[in-house]
Amino acid sequence: MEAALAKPALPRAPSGKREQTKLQNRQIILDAARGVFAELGYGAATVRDIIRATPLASGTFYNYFKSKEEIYQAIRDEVALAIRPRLREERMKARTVEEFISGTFRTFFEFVASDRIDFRSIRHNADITRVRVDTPEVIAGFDELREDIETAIPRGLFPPIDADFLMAAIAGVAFEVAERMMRREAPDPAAAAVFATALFLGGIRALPGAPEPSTETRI
Amino acid sequence: MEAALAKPALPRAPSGKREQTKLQNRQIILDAARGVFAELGYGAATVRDIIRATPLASGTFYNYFKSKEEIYQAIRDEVALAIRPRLREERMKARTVEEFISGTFRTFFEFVASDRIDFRSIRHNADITRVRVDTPEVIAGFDELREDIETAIPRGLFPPIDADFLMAAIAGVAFEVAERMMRREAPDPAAAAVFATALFLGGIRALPGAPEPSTETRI
DNA sequence: TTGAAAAGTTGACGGCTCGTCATGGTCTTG
DNA sequence: CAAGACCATGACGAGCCGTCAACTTTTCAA
Repeated sequence: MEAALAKPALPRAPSGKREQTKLQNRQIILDAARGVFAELGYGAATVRDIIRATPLASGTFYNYFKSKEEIYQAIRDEVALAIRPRLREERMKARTVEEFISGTFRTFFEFVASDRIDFRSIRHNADITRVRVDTPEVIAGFDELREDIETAIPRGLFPPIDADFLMAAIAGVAFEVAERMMRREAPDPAAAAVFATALFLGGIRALPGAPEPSTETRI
Repeated sequence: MEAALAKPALPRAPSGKREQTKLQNRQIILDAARGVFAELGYGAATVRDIIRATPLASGTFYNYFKSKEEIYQAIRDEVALAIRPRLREERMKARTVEEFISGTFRTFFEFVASDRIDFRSIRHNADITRVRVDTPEVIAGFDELREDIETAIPRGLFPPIDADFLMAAIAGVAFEVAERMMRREAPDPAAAAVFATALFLGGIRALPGAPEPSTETRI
């Protein structure tokens, strides 16, 4: 056993010309797809558009991805995989409801704000209609959130509530408020997080007042 | 002038063979489209699928709708137009935050539950990914909600909060919780409304306990 | 009643996308 | 160095898209 480990261990060669090109092609296609989705929106984009944004032949595309859906999922999944561990960690170390909730929202909104290009390419659409696609990886993120809530109940963080509904409520607020936040001139993740956290901790009555005191101008 | 009004008033004939067929064809196409979207999901459906589910020729379809998007919007808009007045009325007559919030959620969840076929055809999708499309009519519903919140602030129902974010939060919770509700064996709109209302009125701590009191077993 | 114009339907058509696959070039391995 | 594994290529048949000239039905004025 020792010898096998010490020696070159032939089957696991990380480089090799062939292997390199493959990685490279995959990356070329992914980058092209990101650009096309950002420009045309998911609905209007075609596989051909992506191929055209690439020096490769059409058949090559299908060696890497089965369809437009699949490459789109790959892109979304990169995002989901990047943020899920952060969210999870934030929730694990929470000692109070406050920490659980505010940690989740702060992390999420900050991520979205720092990642606006991907977010736009995911939400943007050519015409007026808005399309939202939840890939399996995103849905897995939802499941993690529900699990974390369920785990937190015996820890005394939450009352024994309907974890499924609470998960849905948190996700709904996170996505929808993020959307509004990103439409503003200067997206402010901290403010969004404060808003969402206050809502979940104390309801509407606990929400902070609006920025502009509109009473001033109309004496 | 009097004569013109008393006599048949030729230009406004509500029936007329031509007019009738037009209405009828439109309805045939809309019904076919509903069926196709329900069966294949929005993404997989093609205009040709809809035409095939119809006794009409392909060119005729385009006399009524420009594209798949447009006919889909027409279907969604029927739904949005049906529920929006009810929601608005519910909010107008609200005298307290409680009434504003619970009226909104109750009406929405009851509508969704009573309308499950349309809801499924709108949310359903062939593969694992979920697609949500908000047509202009739906977005107009969001705007109405925000307006109603803004109007309610001077009435003293709400503190002077960020109406845009609150609108987003309510919409997010409504859609996401409705989705979870409809996945259960016996969708219970009243329970969903109680949950959402309590959340917005008092935050997580105000939420009602889960069905099974898990505290009992662990004294 | 009649006939001409308006309105609407039809289905074939050119242009495009789709996913496949036989061909051929390049890397790897013994 | 040779044989084979691996994969890029691009042409291809199938099918979808939206259009439009030709045709049919309805309307309406004389």
